[in-house]
Amino acid sequence: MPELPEVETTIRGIAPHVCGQKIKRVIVRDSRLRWPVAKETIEIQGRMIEAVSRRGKYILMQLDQGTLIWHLGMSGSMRILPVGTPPEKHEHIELQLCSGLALKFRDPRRFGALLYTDKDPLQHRLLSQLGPEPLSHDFSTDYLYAACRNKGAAIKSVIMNSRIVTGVGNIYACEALFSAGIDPTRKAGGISKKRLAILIEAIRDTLRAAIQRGGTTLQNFTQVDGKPGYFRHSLQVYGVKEPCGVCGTAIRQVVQGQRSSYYCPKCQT
DNA sequence: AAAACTACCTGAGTGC
DNA sequence: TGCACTCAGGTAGTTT
Repeated sequence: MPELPEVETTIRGIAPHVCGQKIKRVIVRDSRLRWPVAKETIEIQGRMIEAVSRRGKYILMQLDQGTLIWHLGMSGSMRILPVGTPPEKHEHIELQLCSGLALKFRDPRRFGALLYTDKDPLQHRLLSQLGPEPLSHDFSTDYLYAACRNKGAAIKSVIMNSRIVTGVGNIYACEALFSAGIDPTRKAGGISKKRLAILIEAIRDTLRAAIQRGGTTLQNFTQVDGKPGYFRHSLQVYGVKEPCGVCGTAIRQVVQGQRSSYYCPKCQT
């Protein structure tokens, strides 16, 4: 589920409730996430949550001492509910705050993660290799053009490569390539600088629009208040069974790198 | 070095 | 109803 817009939606939702709050109690109902939740990770009772931010798809929760690093994996979501609200199925972690509210982490597939570091979280080995943020100026035409040079890989796998640009997952890669009119299977190395500039703007526009609508809910994702993300209704190719809304050609589904790509064979070349 | 593939999980949906 | 099967938003780690 969660790509950059869903993670951004999540941090915007939790930040007002957790920033400035002291952690009263930590409950780990199931520590078997992508990596086992370490004991030191949950020994944070009494600490203050000072800030919540995002790097790629990682959520950084800065404490008065140390940082929690969360990842939502494929099926993770967070909610804010009163302490005492009965846990839902797959609700593995709960941070009870002094305000009487609790941050609840639910993740049916358990591909998510919760880590702790007392060093600079951006230097953590999981984050240090990440490419630029797609909404930042560092993700420029010159940068992407250089990254694509001499690459035989398909453009879709390039923009989904977190070392090249972080936060773009399967849905938004498909959607941005549709908006840019680029065939997802096209070799990255052969695409002109001009078209890459269009692709960068398409990625930014797609991500911004999705953030505005609270992300995309296919199955599990919810905003912090429990509502789904509404960008699903704006999807133009991902999972779309109907003909292309622009030209009427049937949307094609192909498998690239074990992932489904959806595209319009007429609009995308 | 880069590309291809595996593994980690649960649940929804499909076809018989 | 139920069983067997496929597929799903991510990504680290291994193999080719």
